[in-house]
Order: sequence, then structure tokens, then C-alpha cells
Amino acid sequence: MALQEEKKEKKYYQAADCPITLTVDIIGGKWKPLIIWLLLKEEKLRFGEITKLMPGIALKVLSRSLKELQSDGILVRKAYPEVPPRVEYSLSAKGESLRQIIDLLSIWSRDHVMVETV
Amino acid sequence: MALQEEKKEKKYYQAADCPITLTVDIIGGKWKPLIIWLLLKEEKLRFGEITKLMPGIALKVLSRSLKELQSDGILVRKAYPEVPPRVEYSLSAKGESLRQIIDLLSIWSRDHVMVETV
DNA sequence: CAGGATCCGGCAAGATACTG
DNA sequence: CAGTATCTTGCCGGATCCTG
Repeated sequence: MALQEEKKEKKYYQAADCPITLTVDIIGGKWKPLIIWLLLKEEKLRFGEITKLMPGIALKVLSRSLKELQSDGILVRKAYPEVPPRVEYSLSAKGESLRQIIDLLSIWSRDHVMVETV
Repeated sequence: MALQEEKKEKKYYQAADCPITLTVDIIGGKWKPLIIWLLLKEEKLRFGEITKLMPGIALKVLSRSLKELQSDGILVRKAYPEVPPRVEYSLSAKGESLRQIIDLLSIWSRDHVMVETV
């Protein structure tokens, strides 16, 4: 079996090969970072609370962002069968595991973004 | 001096308040992560080399991405006054300072994205 | 060789109205 | 209260042609 084209190094790359891209696709976008960040601080938030904390976001966008973060396993939705309805969002273990990264990002942005080269 | 409305906690947030967003805005997008990732590995790349390493990217998109990463201080462009022209891109110190974050992201994506809950 | 200029399509995001 | 449905918009990314 002649392993003809087997190189140790790939010759080219696509976005999907990049570990940064894989993560950014999940936690990136315009609002998801903020949602995760808030949930890291607040632990548990209702849908309405989030809309009040983030006045700029459109309902539809928040709704879809939450749904995607759910299906990516980052956060957990808990609905209470009450009237009026109550729904609480919190981070899953997988979501919590992002804390270390978030902390690093916070430090980096403080040191390299907010201070303009001093 | 009645510090009437002075709360310790802000009542609402915008995307710009979030440290994750600040960083993701710089290194995020479809191709920038890949560019940074490659430069972390290769140290120095010519424009044409990048297009060969990333066959999917459009010239204009690469061009603009590089320009933005420059103006954000992430990478350095060095042009040699030759014919035909030669241009080399490499990470700045600020760009290098992302390595720690990138490493964490790599680990996280390997542990939480690529293995689907085992 | 390293790009600039131009035109185009798609999807994310936004605004508003409505519902279980 | 916690969303959906619908319509519109804006920007990102893509393809092609052109140039110092």
C-alpha cells in the first residue's frame, strides 16, 4: 500500500480546521459573548431580565441566540409550568468550562484593547 | 453630595461593555482566526503563501482581513521594494500575546467540540 | 506578485405586530 | 411573560476583472 500523498503537514487549511474558529463559531457573534458573560456573573436569568439587561438586542435575535447556545450545550433552559410562564437560563457545565477562557479574554482586552498602546 | 443614582452594578449592558466581544471583534470572523492561527505556527508568510494555504478565501477578503488585523495592531506588514513585489506578514508582539488564549481555545475545542460528549 | 475596484448574493440582525 | 411570525436592512463574504 503506497501511501502516496501522505504528508505529515497538510498543504492547505479551511476555516473548519482551525480550533479558534470552532470555538468562535459557538461563542462568537454580536450578542452571544454578552449573554455568556452575563450568565457567568448572574448564574441564572429569566428571558425578560436579559432583555432588560441588554436593551439593544432584538427579541428575535435573543431568542435565536439562546436556542443556538442551548443546542451547542452551552446553556440550559428551564421552564416552569406556571401562568404567567417563567423560564430561567443558566450555564451548563460545558458553559462554565468557558470561564477560564473568558477570564483570559477579559485580561487581554483590558491590557491590549482598552489601553491604546498607552 | 447626594450620590443619588450611583449604583455599584450597571443596570444594563451593550455589546461594547463585554470583554469577550471586544476581543472577538478583533480576532473573530470567518477567516481571521485561521490567519492568526497560521501565523502563530509559521511565523512569517507571504500574501501568496496564505492564499495557497487557504484556498477557500477570496483575495479581497484576505486583503481586507490583513489590513484590519494590521490596524488593530495584531500583525505587521513588511514590503520589500523589489520587482516583482514581496510582502511578508508576521504577528506583532500584541499578536503573539494571543498565543495563550489560542492555546486555551484549542484545548477547549478539542475537549468540548470535537468529541461529541463521547 | 500583491493587491485595488466593482458588483452581487446571503444570512445575521433589527423593528414591529401578534400569541399561548 | 416568553416567546413566534413577518418584513426589511445592512454588512460580510464571494467572484471577477483590472493594475503598479
